[in-house]
Amino acid sequence: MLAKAKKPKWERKAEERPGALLEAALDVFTRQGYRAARLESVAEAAGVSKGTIYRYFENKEDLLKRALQDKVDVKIAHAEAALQEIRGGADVKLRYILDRYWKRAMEPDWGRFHRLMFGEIASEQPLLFRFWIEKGTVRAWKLIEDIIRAGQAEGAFRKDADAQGIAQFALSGLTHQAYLKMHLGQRGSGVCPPDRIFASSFDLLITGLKPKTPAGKNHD
Amino acid sequence: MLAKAKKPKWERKAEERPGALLEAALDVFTRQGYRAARLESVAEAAGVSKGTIYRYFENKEDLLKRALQDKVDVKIAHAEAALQEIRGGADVKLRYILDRYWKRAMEPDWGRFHRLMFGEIASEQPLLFRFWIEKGTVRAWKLIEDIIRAGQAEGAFRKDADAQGIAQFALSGLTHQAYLKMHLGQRGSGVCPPDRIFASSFDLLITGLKPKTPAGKNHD
Amino acid sequence: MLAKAKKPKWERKAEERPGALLEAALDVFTRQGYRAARLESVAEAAGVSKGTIYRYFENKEDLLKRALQDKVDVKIAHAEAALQEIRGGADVKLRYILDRYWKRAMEPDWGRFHRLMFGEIASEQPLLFRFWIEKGTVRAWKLIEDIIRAGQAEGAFRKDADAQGIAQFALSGLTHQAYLKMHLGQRGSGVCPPDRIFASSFDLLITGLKPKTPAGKNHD
Amino acid sequence: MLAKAKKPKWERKAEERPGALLEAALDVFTRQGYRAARLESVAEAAGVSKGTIYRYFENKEDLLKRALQDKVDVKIAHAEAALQEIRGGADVKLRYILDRYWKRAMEPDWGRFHRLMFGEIASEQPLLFRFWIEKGTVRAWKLIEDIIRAGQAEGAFRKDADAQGIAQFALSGLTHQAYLKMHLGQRGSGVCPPDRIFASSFDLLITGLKPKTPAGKNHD
DNA sequence: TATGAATGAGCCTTCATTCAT
DNA sequence: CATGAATGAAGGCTCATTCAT
Repeated sequence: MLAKAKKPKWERKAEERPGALLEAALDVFTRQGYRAARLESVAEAAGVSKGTIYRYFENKEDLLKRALQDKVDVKIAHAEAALQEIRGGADVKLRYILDRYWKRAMEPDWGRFHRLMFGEIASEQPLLFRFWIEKGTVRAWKLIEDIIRAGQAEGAFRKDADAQGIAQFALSGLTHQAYLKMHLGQRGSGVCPPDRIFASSFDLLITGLKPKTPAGKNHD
Repeated sequence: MLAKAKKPKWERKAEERPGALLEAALDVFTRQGYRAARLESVAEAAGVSKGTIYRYFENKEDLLKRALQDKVDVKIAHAEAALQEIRGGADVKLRYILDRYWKRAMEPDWGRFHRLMFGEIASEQPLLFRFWIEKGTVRAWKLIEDIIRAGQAEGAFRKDADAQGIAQFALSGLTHQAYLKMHLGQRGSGVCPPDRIFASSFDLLITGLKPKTPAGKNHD
Repeated sequence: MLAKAKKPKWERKAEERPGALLEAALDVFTRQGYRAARLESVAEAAGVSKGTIYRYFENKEDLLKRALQDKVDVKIAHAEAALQEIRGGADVKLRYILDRYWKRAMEPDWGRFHRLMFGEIASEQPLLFRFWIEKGTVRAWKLIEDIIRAGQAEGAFRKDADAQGIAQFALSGLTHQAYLKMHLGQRGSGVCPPDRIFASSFDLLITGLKPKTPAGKNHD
Repeated sequence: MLAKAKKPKWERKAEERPGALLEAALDVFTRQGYRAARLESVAEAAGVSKGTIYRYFENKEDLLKRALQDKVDVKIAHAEAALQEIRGGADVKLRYILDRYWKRAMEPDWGRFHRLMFGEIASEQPLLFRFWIEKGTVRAWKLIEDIIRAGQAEGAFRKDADAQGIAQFALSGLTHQAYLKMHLGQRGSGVCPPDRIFASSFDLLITGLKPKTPAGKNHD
């Protein structure tokens, strides 16, 4: 008990260093691309020297994997945490969760991360890519799907809608739009501003999910 | 007769070389990524030696640019050609065009091409990327948008829908789903099969666009 | 006799081609340097294609050798021809021949030729270089030396002067000065203009060669 | 004790590397020519591997420039240092300084250095070449010129001699002769041995500079 | 343990040379 | 015989990785 508290400085350091490296690596890789990025840039960004990387990671690929793993874990944890807090009807929940996603997707680092994942990791680290999709994306789909299902159960949404397909389609629509925004900026001719994209997407979704003839209300 | 069958060390095919190289380059670049691809692989794929590339292209970057340009031109030409042939109401047109897009997007080379574009070209050749988006993607959006507008004019679609926003959202939804399919395959747990994705996406779109109280039917 | 006159065109061409190539090669090599020059440049300058060079020359080195050999032969022939035409005393002859040399050395192609010889040929083709020196330079020295000796015999130059050493030194002085002029131009600060260099060089030479106590004048 | 004598794969000599590389580069470049020299040869000569060069120099050209700059600086510094130590009349000074120059010029590395400068640098690095000429050659000319002028002021040399022109001519004569010696060796037929060249050159110079009628002595 | 000098495999590019046409 | 497309060895440069300090 006593001995445990007496952690030498360098040991703590050794624990912390990988964190800084992981962060730096992710930042550099997402900005410059995995292959294009030099390990020296990562070291510099982390404030350590090139050689130090090899104390904590086997090689460049290992650094990539661990950095992504780390990020994926964090992202998923965050998402999970924020999930069940919402109260309200299915449409309220849906708006809340999609709005949240859209806002996050508008941040620059989100776009860079996705570019890395879809561009290089998808082909060079397929297992990792799939892991990320399954732990992150698929889970998000599921979430939306569940909300839709709940809505159907409530009678707020029409029962013949394919909850799963629609959830996936809708989230993909937002994801890809966000992705394009990063590369094109707002100005591109013929490109909707973010707010309108979200508004019309959500409008389509809600309208498309509404019961055709709102049973109860029709009679009254 | 027997002796005549001598095999030349190489053949003189100045006319076909550039095209073959362009094709080989695109194939190799989309499969391996631009940076990761060695020029020697391209040469090999085209059945020539490394040096030959430099007779027709200035350098690796030039080869990339021209290969993409070429592809983009071809794609756009194809799309343009097939556009106006469709007859029928807005909903028929919409189904036809989206179905076409979806089928194309299910082909493996489409996915690889997109991965290259969104992964490396977007960051390393931004001008080329934007050109592609503007000539290809934005034009496709426009097409969908116009069909929706026509449907609104006909009374087939509700007038308060944001044609532009919905068009972009919908096409992005399909694009991104197709993209994921390439990497995940059909089997992934929790992943809808292609047909269902398309069906439910189209269903959402049509349902979401329908007039709230279909004028004629209301009276009956 | 009849048959000989009927020389087909291509046969004449074949004879002429090497001449044009030789000239082009020398021009290109002297301008760009032997190693830096591409054979394609030579071909282009000669108005033929790359492959044609190999019909007449074994390889790049052979082309260089033959082009130089050719040039050396021509230069020497020219020099020899113009040598014995001069009449007059030793000092007149000396002025004539050095003036001639200086004027030639001021022409740009002379400088380029020397740069090639002293820069690359001297180390890469030592035998050829030596041949050139012996056939050209040494012969020129000899010529000056002989004129000085003649002057000594006439009593115009002092007898204790080392005719050979002085001849070589003097010609080298002019050669090197000409060489520098090519690279520095006239403007360089602290650099004498060509005319003054020649005038003062010749002045030094003549003055330095004059008998210490000019016989006739001694008596006065 | 025995086990300790382990030979490391390489040694860490950050301080000495640049200097050693500079030296090796100059040696290799002057021997093989700049373009002909492979960077690997330079590395080998310096006892390091190819890649190490790039830690200290940007590229081949940078290495060349810095090696030359370095050499020029050293040469000029040496020359400057040894200048003003000489005492005596103008003729003594002149002999001293020319003798010194001649001896230096007889050393093999001097010749190789000049071949590089005049052969390749003059055309490929004109600015550097001009810098060298101005800092080195022109300054040396000036020195000789000043000595001649001093001699003229003292009455040791005739006043109507063109000090500048003669200084340049004389130094060029020695320079070029030294240059030829390197390539021809002593043996060449019709080529004066070094000592005689210097002796006769100096003799011509002194004799050519002496006052025509040594004023004082004439009257007595 | 951290550093960064040193290594060397790898890849783009050039160009002398060959050879199908 | 002339052409110029094709070859492939060579060399400059980069950077992941190793290792002396």
